[in-house]
Amino acid sequence: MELNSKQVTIIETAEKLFADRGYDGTSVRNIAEEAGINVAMISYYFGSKEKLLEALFSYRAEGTTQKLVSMLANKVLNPLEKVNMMIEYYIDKFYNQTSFHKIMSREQVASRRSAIAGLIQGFKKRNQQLIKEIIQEGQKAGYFTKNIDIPILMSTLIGSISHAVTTQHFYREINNLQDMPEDQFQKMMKKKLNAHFKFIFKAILTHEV
Amino acid sequence: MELNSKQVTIIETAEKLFADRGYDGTSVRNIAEEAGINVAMISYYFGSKEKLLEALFSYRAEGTTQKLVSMLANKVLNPLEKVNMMIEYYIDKFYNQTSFHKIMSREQVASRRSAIAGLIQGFKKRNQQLIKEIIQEGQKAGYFTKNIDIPILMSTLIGSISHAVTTQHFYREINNLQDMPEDQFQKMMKKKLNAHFKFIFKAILTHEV
Amino acid sequence: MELNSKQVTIIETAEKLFADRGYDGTSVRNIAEEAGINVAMISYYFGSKEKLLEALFSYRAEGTTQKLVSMLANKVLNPLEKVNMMIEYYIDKFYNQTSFHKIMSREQVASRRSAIAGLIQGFKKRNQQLIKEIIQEGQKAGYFTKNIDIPILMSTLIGSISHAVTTQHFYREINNLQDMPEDQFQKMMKKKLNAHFKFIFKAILTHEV
Amino acid sequence: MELNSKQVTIIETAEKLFADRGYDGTSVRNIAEEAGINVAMISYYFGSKEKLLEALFSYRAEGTTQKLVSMLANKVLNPLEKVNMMIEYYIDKFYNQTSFHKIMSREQVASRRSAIAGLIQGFKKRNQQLIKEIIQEGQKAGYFTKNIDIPILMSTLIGSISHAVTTQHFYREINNLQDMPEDQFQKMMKKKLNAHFKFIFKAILTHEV
DNA sequence: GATGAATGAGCTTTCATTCAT
DNA sequence: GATGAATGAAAGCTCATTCAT
Repeated sequence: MELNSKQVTIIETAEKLFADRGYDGTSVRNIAEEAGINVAMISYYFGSKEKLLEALFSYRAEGTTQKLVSMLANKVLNPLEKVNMMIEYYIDKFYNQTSFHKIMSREQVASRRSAIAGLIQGFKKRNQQLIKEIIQEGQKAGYFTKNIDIPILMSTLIGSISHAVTTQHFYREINNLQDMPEDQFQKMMKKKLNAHFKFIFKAILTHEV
Repeated sequence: MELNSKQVTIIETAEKLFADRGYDGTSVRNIAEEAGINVAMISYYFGSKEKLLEALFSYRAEGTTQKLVSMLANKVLNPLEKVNMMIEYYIDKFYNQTSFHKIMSREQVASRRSAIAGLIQGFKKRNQQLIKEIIQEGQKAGYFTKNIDIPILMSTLIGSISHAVTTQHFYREINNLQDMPEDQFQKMMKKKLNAHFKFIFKAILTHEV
Repeated sequence: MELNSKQVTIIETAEKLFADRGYDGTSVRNIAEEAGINVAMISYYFGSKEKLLEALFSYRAEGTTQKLVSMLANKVLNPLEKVNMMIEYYIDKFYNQTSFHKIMSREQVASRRSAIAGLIQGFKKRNQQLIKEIIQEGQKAGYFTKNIDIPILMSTLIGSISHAVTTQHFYREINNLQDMPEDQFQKMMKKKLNAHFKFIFKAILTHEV
Repeated sequence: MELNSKQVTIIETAEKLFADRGYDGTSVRNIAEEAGINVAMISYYFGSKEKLLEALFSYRAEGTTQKLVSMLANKVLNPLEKVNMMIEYYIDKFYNQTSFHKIMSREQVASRRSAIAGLIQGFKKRNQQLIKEIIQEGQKAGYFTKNIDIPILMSTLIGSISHAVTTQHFYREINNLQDMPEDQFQKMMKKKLNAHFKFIFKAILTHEV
C-alpha cells in the first residue's frame, strides 16, 4: 500500500494516541485534532477507524520480517552470535518503536478486532519460524542442547522486553532515576537488557554460564 | 470493603469483559446485560465505571501481598527454595486470575486513569520490596551472587508469564494443541514454565546451571 | 395539613435548595442528603416531589392572608397609615422569607406545574382583594385620588422588592458593601426601601410629595 | 459571533422553552424536537447546553447597550426627557423580548451557572452606569434632587416591569380581559406602564407630581 | 412507620461515519 | 480530491419513584 505524506501523518499521530490512551480510548476526533486534519479524512483515506489500525500495523510490520531474514542469512556468524544479534535487534526494535509495541501488546490480548488479531498472529508466526530455524541450525551443529521450547523462550524475550519498556517509569522511580535524561536512560537500559538476555539465552541454549 | 453477592457478580462480569474487550471497549450496558442486572446498579453500587475498575483491583489484589509475606516468612526454606516458591506462586496466580492480569497488564501501560495507575504501582512496589528482601537474604548468606538487578529480573518473570498466558491460544496453534482440554493444557504449561523459570533464576542468582 | 417535625425539616431544606438551584435543578437526593433523611421519605411523606413543593407553598402561605386581614381591620389607622403598614409588612416578609419568595417569583412564571400556578394565583388574588379594599376605603374617604390601577401598583411594590431582594449581592457590589454584616445590611435596605415605597405610594395615591 | 440560520432557530426555540419551563426543566431533546433538528446539533453548534444559554444571552444582549448609549448621547433632550425615553425603551424591550427577560430574571437568582451569572451582572452593571450618568447630568444641571439611590430606582423600574410582564395573564384575569387580542392588550399595558413610571420617576427625581 | 435496594426512563454528550458540495 | 455539516446510535450517569421488608 502506497501512503502519501498526509496518510503517514495520520498513522503516526494515531500510533502515539493509541499507545497512550488505547484504541478504544482514542476517538477519530482526537487523532484529527492532533494531526491537524479534518475528521472526515480518516474515513476518507482509510475507510474506518479499524482499517486505520490495520494500516498502522502494515506500516510498522513492513520490513521487520525481511530485516530478520537478511540478518539471519548471515554466513559468517555462528548460531550463538546470531541469537545474540537477534536479542540486540529486538531490544532496539522495542525501544525505537515503543508506541507501536505498546499497541501490539494490548491488541494481541483483545479477541475482538479479528482482522488485527490475524495480522499480529501471522506476523509473530513468521518471525518465530525464522528464529526456530537458527536454533535448530545450532542444535544440528551441536552448539545448542536439545529440548528447547522455542515459543516459551520467545515469550521470555518478548514478554520481558515489552514489560520492561512499558514500565520504564516504574524502573526509574524505584531506582530514583527520574531526572536522568531519556537518551542516557535508554542507553543504560539497552546495555543492561542485552547483557541480561544474552546471559539467559546462553544458559538455556548451551547450559553454560 | 464489604461486597454483597450482587456486587461480586458485577465485578466478576466486568473482569471478564474488561479482559476480553478492554476497559474502554466495554460499556456499562455490556456489563449489565452480561451480569443480568440493571444498568443503574453499577453506578448505584460503585459510583462510576472507573470506580468499578478500582473495586475490581481491590477485590483481586486483596490477600496477594499478605500471602507473599507469610510465604516468605518461612523459616525452614533456604533462599533458593523461597525463590522457587515465589515462581510457583506467580505462575499459579497468573493462571488462576488470567482475566485480571490481562487487565492489569493493559492498564499499567495506559497513563490516563491515574487512580488505577497509582493502585497498580503501589501494589507492584510493595511486592518487589518483599522479593528484594529474600534475594538480599540469599546474598548475605552467600547463596546468591552480587549485582542482581531485581526490577529487571522481576520484569523477566512477570513479563514472560504474562505474555505466555495472554498468548496461550498462539502456543496451542503453533504446537497443534488446539484440541487438548483446557485443564490438561494448563497443567502442562505450568510445569514447563516452572522448570523454565527455576532454571533461569538459578542461573542468574547462583551462576550455576 | 398537620406536619410532624421531620416533614418540617424536609420542607425547610427543600425551600433552601429550591431557592438556590431552582425546582428542576434540585433532586430529591439533594434534599434527602441535606436534610439527613432517606430518599424514600420524600415520596413517603409527600407523595412526590411536586407535592412537596405544594406542601411548601401551603406551609409558607398559611397565616399570611390572615395577618393581612387582621392588620387591615384596624380601626384606628387612616388609609395612608394602613398602606404604609402594608408596605412595611411586605418588605419584612420578603426579607424574612427570601428563599420562599425566590421560589415563588420563579414559579409564577413557569406555566408547567399547574397545581402550583393555581395556588400562587389564588393566593395573590386574595391578597390583592384586601389591598383593593383599603385603597377604595381611602378613595371613598377622599384621601386618595381616583383612577388607581391596583394591579400595576402592586406589581410595582412586589416586583421591585422581589427584584431588590434577589439581587442584593449586586447592590452590595455596586456600592462596595461586600463586607457589611448581613443584619446591618438588611436593616439599612429595609429602611431605604420603606422610605422609597412610602414616598412612591403617597405620590400616586395622594398626588402629594 | 456569527450565527447561521440554523443556530438562530435553535437559540430562539431554546429561548421559548427556557422561558416556559426553565433552563433545568428543558431538555436538549425538547429543544431539538421543537426546532426540528437532531439532538447532536446542539452540542455540535454550541458545545453544550450551558454554552447554548450563553449564546442566547450574547444574541439578545448584543445591541442593547449600544442602543442605550446612542440614545442617551442625544444632545437635544433634557435629562427628564432622556429618563422618559429610557423608561419607554425598557418597557418596549420587556414586551418585545418577554421570553428572554423571563429567563434572565430567573437566572440572575440562581447562583449556580456562574458563566451566566457573570454575563448578566456585567450587562446590568454597564447599563446602570449609563443611567447613572444621565441622572448625575440632571443633578448637575439642577433638574433633579440629590440623594437618589440609583440601584433602588432601577430595581423599581426593572423589577416592576418584569413582574408586570411575567404576570400578564393574572392582570387579564383580574380585570376580565381574557378575550382582548394580544396586541391590543399590549398596547394598553405599555401606555399604562409608561404613564405610571414616568409619574413615579418624575416624583422621585424632581419632587413634583 | 420507615427504609435500603432496586429500576425504567431520561439526561447530556460523544461517537464513527456519511453526505452534499 | 477534499471537507464542513450533519446524524443515528450509543456512551456514562442521574432521575423520581416503587417495593419488599
